[in-house]
Amino acid sequence: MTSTRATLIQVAERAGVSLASTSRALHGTGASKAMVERVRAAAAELGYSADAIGRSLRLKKTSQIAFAVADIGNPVYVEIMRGIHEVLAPHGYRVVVMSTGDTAASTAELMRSLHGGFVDGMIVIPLRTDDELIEQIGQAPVPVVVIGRAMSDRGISSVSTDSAAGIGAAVQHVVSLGRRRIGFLNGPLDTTPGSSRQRGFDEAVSAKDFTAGTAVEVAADFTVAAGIEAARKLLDRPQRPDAIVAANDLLAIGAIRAARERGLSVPRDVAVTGMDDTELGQVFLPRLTSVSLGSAERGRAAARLMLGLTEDADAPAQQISVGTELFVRESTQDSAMDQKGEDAE
Amino acid sequence: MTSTRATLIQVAERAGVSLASTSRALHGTGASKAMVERVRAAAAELGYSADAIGRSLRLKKTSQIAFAVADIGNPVYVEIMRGIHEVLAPHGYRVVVMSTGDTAASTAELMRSLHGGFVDGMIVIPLRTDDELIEQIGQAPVPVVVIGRAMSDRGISSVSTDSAAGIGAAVQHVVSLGRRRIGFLNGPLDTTPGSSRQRGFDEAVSAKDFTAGTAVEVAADFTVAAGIEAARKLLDRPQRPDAIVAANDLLAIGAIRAARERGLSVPRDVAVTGMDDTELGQVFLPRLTSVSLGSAERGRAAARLMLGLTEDADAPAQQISVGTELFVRESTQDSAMDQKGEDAE
DNA sequence: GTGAAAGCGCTAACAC
DNA sequence: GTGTTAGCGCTTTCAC
Repeated sequence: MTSTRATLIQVAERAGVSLASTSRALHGTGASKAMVERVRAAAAELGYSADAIGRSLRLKKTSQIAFAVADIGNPVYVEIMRGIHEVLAPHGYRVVVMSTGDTAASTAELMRSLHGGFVDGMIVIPLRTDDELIEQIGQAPVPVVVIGRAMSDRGISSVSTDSAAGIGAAVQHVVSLGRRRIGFLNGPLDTTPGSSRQRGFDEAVSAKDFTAGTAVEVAADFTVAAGIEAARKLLDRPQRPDAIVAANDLLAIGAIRAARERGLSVPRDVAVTGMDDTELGQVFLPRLTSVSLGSAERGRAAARLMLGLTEDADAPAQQISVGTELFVRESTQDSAMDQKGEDAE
Repeated sequence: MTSTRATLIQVAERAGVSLASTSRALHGTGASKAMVERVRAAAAELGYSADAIGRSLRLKKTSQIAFAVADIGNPVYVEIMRGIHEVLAPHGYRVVVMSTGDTAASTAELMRSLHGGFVDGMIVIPLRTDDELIEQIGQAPVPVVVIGRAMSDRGISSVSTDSAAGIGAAVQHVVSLGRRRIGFLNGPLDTTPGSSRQRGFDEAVSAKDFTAGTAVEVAADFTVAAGIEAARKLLDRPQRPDAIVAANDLLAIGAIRAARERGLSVPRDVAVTGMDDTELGQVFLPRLTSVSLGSAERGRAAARLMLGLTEDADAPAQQISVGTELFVRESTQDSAMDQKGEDAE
């Protein structure tokens, strides 16, 4: 297993030229054709491959970008990572996966670890945020792009999406179907997604022309299990909702399960909408009506921002907003073929 | 954003001691108590954090392990990565995510990139394997652990699972339920999982006491979409299967969808089993009967093997086999909560 | 117990 | 166009 790797010096000796010429011939510029030939041959014979560490030390560039989330198992994060990878890999960047933990404090701790200099930048999705974390991000020794909340006013580049408007679109959709008692199934309010989605619901139902009844239930977590539990409470209310707008697809699936437990048909008795438009929701039975927040696109956008920052770390903070889109499927509309709603942005 | 990071030399100057003492005081051994105090104080004042690259160059150790799969979006791979992360992170290792691509050649190409020396080892799940790839793995400049096929006979440490036996268990299960026409819905036969699962099916149905009818259909891919398509063919045969054993959960879900299209009830008309026991299957409606291949555990096992190899790269190749387990759920066995033609379609 | 100095592998001035 | 050399930040002999 252990074949010792050849070094540039060895290639130089083999080719019978200087170290500098060897380096130039392989990576740099300004070497003669003959020189390049000669060095390439020697390198090939030795199976030479440039040492990434030596290179990094010299160039002060690791060619690595960290991607940090609370839980890499979450399908939305995986989708975002795919987008990031897609953009970064062709530019020669490797992606290092890290965990923020659940809290703002543990995320701040992770930011501090950036001082180790093992990556050229970090794309982070903080589940919870506080002032200390924002400060920490602002002082980070490498460029940081935040996915989630708009932060350019704090001098931090960010990719956001209008999930509040997305919830609004979902509410409007079920109302347009004639539903009169709208239940909102949210996740923890002290999280970034939880708070903005709550705001979206509150705004939607306080619109002048909104006349339906409402009910709100907050799940302990953005998971199916927590969704089932909270949805039960929602469905057991005296005024049973005839539509449930869930804050993400997992909660929505929990709601569908809870409805089934009670012998309710989805969508006939209860229409259910999700958010994130995960593959899970797309293949679910019934197919889930869901508000896409452009997960992969958010990842790509964050990666592009990062590429810009690696070239000029002191460029002004930018902010990209990715549009939302409602996909109407079977969970709200009987025998719905996939059909697009209007863009929420 | 750009606060220049302090270097060890600066800490040394600040503390008024030598570079060597500073290094020893912070990481090494053999420094006096007073020295440690003094250096720590200086380091704290400067907000010093050791540079990972400089350290790596000197120690010839990156503290990084690569995890390479064909498609990071696959839920099984995500689950495995979770297991890997869980074991490696506490040991100070970072996980670098890489893509093998679909073919043996592209995977071999990735193995070659290890000569760059940016990781201390690689855990890889090759979708397809050939001799050149195995050779390449054997000659890798860093320890490699393969998840998928047993390879210790080739001198390569590996984590495997008996998916063939798992398919056998699934077949036996549906037969024990009284099913008489067993359809096998497999993925591409030239892949590692495809071939071993096929073998499992062939063995199961050639047992002496196996008397049911069989049918086999191979999907273009291990995805829901491909599963739907192949399952349609299976269900449209003159002798329609009353049970479908699928090679993974995604294919199984495709089979359930195809059954619904035809107005068939699952499990009444067709029982369906999956493999991998993904969360997707667990929350599906109906909940999916599935053979667990211990995804997270395979990840953990691979990570533990890797930890051993980083300590002694020339240790003999080991092989760990992770057990399979059949979880019986609604897709094969009617339960309190089943469908009475009350689904959204 | 502490300091001086070498060197991990590489690139980029700088001289010729 | 090519060679010589310094040095990125760190650890670790080796003297004292």
